[in-house]
Amino acid sequence: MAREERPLTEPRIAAARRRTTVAMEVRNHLRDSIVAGRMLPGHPLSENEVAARLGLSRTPVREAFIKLEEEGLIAIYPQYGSFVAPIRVADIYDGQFVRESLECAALAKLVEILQPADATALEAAVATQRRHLMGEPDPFFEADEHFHAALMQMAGHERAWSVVETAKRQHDRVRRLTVHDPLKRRAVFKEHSEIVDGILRRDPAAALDAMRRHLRGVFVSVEAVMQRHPEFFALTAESAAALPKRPAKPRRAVA
Amino acid sequence: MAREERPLTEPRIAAARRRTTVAMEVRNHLRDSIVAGRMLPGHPLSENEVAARLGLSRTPVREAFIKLEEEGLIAIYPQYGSFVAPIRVADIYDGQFVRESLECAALAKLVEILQPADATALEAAVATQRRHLMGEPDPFFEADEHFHAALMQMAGHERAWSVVETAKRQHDRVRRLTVHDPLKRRAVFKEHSEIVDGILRRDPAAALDAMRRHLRGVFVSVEAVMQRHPEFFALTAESAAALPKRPAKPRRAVA
DNA sequence: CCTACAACACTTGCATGCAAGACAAAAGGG
DNA sequence: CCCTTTTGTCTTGCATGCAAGTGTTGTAGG
Repeated sequence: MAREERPLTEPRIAAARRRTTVAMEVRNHLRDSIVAGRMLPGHPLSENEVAARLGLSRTPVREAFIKLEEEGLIAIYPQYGSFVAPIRVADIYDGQFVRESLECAALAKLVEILQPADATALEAAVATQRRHLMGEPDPFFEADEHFHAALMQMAGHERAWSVVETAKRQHDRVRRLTVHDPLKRRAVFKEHSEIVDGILRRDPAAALDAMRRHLRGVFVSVEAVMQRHPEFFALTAESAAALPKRPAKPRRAVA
Repeated sequence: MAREERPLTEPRIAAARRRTTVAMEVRNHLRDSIVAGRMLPGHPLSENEVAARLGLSRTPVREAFIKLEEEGLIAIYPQYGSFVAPIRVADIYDGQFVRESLECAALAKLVEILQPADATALEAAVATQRRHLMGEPDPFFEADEHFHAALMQMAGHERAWSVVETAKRQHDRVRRLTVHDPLKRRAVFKEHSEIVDGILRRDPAAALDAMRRHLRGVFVSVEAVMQRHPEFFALTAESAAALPKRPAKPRRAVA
């Protein structure tokens, strides 16, 4: 009887856990290539070509394209072609607005509800970053990312981090267009320290000020790149930028 | 010479304008059905079934499913089935956080940069809502939506509205699960009026206070529904909710 | 009666094929 | 020499078929 009511309490979901699908791998691979700057804005992409290169069918590649288009990383023109999306200036500015609004709001909340365990975790995070001030830059920026995500999670809005992630994605693209300045790390680290200081001292004004300076500091370097490489950016919505592909192999001989 | 530099100033994009694709239509159709509450959380969905019902192939339906999964409206379990997604409590709370943070930040900015033309537009928007206090509810809520979007646009962050849209989507689902209370419209209208009042008087504190009360007012009705219909909600991340489909037609005869 | 095992009917993931559309290049007319 | 027309090749959108995997059902065994 009770058996009939709940034949399997929860095991029915047993193997329903989402295993990593090929389309998802392609998506992550392409996203990494685009955000890391290995494929520049305007670069032509073809479902056929990518599928052939990866030894796959068009289907999973196509699904990855569709998802990446929603992320604003690829532009698909129906019967013409797909291209690495240009970076829209409006996305940069609005992304900054979203990020600053959310991270500052979370920070203000965190100062009020901070738990002792989280306090020690924050200090540990700062220590980790200090260890990576020298050496390879990637581990430091990974810790940077993790630090901001942790702040959001400690504020009790873990799922809001994905919103910040998409908002800052175009910023990341811009950042990767520049060469890495070793001094940058020290500046970022100093600002992070000040944020944590403000939190631990329960001083919301100081923490918020530090956070705002931090985020805007990141933003000015973005603006610098925009001036140096205007070719990668689009001002209007449906960009007028770059789809000059199709060299189109000559039909006969050029002769 | 100048011709060679820009062979076709922009016309190359001529017909590349995205025409509405079938997959997109399916997506909008299904999203409307889910958000409007015509398909309740846990309802089983099958690519085959939907495709057959709409007289289409599986491909466009599948693409719509994938997009809707990203929106958090559908849950896909790889070799088992797809279902209308349960409403995650965390999404409700975090969505509220995102919405309140962004709309309040935009409002604060708008008070400072308000243009005369926008001021008259805001008054017109309020007047429109007043006209729809009676009669069908849909036109009013459409004006409601448009009002909030206009605030974001006037603040100079038009593209940030889409972020709010996704954040509030789960709220909309919950709202549609309730019967419409005629008094609700008057309360919403009053709060909108107070927001506009605060803006026009250049009183950020008053405007922000009204906005916060407004958004939280929407939120309490959400919490009421959660208590009345707990079966549609999921507390944990990878829900334990409802995938008991598969009556599975008996192999022979039941005899 | 309860439990363990095997077949089944269904699902989604991926591969493949065809058709409509769009631009680029070459050919034809002024 | 410049402009219009035709041809060609590529693209994405959609249809279809096969394979792998899952929970359920029915049956056999204790």
